Amino acid sequence: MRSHYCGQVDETLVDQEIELCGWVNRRRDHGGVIFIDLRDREGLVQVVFDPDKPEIFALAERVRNEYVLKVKGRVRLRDEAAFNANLKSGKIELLGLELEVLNTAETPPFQLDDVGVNEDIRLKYRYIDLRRDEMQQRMRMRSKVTSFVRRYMEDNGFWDIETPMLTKATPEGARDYLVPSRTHQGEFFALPQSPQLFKQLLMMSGMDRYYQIVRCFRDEDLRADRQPEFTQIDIETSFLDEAGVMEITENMIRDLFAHVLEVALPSEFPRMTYEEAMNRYGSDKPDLRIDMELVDIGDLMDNVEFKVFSGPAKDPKGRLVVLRVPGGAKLSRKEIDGHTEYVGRYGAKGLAWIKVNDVAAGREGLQSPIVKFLPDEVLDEIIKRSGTETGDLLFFGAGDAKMVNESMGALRVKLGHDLDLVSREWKPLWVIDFPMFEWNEREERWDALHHPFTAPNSEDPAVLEANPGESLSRAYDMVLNGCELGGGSVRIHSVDMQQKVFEVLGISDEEASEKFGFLLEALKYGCPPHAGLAFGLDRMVMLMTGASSIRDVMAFPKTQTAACPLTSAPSEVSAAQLKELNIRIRKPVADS
RNA sequence: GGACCGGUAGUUCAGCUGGUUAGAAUGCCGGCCUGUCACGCCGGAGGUCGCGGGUUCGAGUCCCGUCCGGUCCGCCA
Repeated sequence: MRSHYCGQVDETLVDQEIELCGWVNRRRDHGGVIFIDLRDREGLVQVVFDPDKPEIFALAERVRNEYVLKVKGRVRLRDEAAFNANLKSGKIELLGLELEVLNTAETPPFQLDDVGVNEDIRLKYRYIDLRRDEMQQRMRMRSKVTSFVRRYMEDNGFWDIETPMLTKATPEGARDYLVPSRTHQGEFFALPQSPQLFKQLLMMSGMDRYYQIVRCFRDEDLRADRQPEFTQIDIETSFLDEAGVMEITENMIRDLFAHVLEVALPSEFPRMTYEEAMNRYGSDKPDLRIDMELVDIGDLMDNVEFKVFSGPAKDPKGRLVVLRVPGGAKLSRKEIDGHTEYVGRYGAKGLAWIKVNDVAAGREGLQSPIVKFLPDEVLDEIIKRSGTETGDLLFFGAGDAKMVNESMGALRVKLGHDLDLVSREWKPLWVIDFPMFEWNEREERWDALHHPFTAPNSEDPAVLEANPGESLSRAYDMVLNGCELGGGSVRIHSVDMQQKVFEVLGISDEEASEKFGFLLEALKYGCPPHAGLAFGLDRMVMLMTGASSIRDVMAFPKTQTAACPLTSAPSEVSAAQLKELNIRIRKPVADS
């Protein structure tokens, strides 16, 4: 047991002799004195070596950055006035009496105080990168979060039960990571995309309240907030409905933020339907810190010649919205072009705009390539409806509703950040009343919006079948500052309903029984009504630490091509290993 | 699968319309300095300009390809 951490060295220890272990953060020598800043995960302490002990002094002189030391010394309070007023390493120092070099170190590949180091180098030398105070604090935060969650769950009667990592491939949903089976040649396990079905089975097993902090795997392309393996706080309960699950999990998040961040979240998270979220924010995870909304103006375009607007306005699948940008009239033409290009990524063909230089001057006060197409009364109504003031900029989104929502929703968030219109607060909400299904244009079939085990609003399978597109599900997402913290649902607990959902999704009886037969079977043997939720731990910690990438809250993340520069994984395996699995690697075939 | 940004000393970057010996800061090494903490001062070492090809009298710079890192779209039930 070490006697002290550097960060614990304080005034209560003055005149005592203590022992410290740590890394050399920096060695300085001035005149006849050597100063070594010793660093550990708790903090930093300056150790002073005077020349009156020549052997120790000589040893201290050879010490370099990142050497690992054990130091015995006497704690001293420094006389600030006599030395330097701005003592970065604190008012306490250690007079070094004994010094042992536990290990030497080569010059590190990057300076630990340099914040702008490229990520591939940080990842290759992750063990050094993680020594940086910033990374230590993030890992500390992550540990505090999981520790709090476990305590909360246990206090509320939840049991931590593990589920398999080697499990069955499920072709629906994300691409699976596959693991070949040696004992069943030609067959494969999949790593779980989530423990969804196992936790439902646990409810059928009478485990009632289950939780797990569990790794999940999805072989899809990476993003700043997406890694191929990530961690979920997975929760499932029997006999609770959506209200029950939402209450327990909302309380947990509120307590967590109060406890770990000393942040008071609202006493009740607002609830918003999916439809309202899409209409007002163009997103099912709206960032409520940004005070801008999409305003429908399609109904104003009946007699307008401008086809770009009138077309989508008349199309039942179309949408026409205006987005008011407070103070946006100061944007340059170049900046507007940049935003046009931005919405182009989402399929928008253009981005009409009006600069409002003087709202009282009517048409004369507007600057825009499109006002000539719009009659006075339409312009007036647009300005009135959007609450536009002098100095604002109006952006218009027109076209297919899905595209308008995605592009204008994304533009809203981008403008919020670009123009510093994001308030400094925490804005959680629940999004509810999701559609049960979403039409997949390309494959001409229904997809489950949440997952195929989510219960629909109606208890009657016939209602679901009659109108899949109108059916709502009993799913709920918790959203914080535009980030989906977690999502869940009441699950289907009737065989008939589960079979009907598979049917709507175009999964044949044969296929359903092959893939999910064990679930359908289990539903027959006394399945309680159950519901649950899963939080994305990494994203949660990312929000709580203010990190800009999920990688910064994981100790050993992957790069964007899903590789690990530290271990060089993935890598080829030996012929013997392949032979044992009866797997042969085909030579890559050139694309024709 | 696609769009965009980047790759130049250990690190972070500069390097203009192509033109002598590719620079700075920091780190590293050596010396000096009696209390420093981004210490200071003096000196030194350190570069296949990601890789391959092309254009050119001449390429870090232009063109093509490729690899790597990143952001995003598609994808992520």
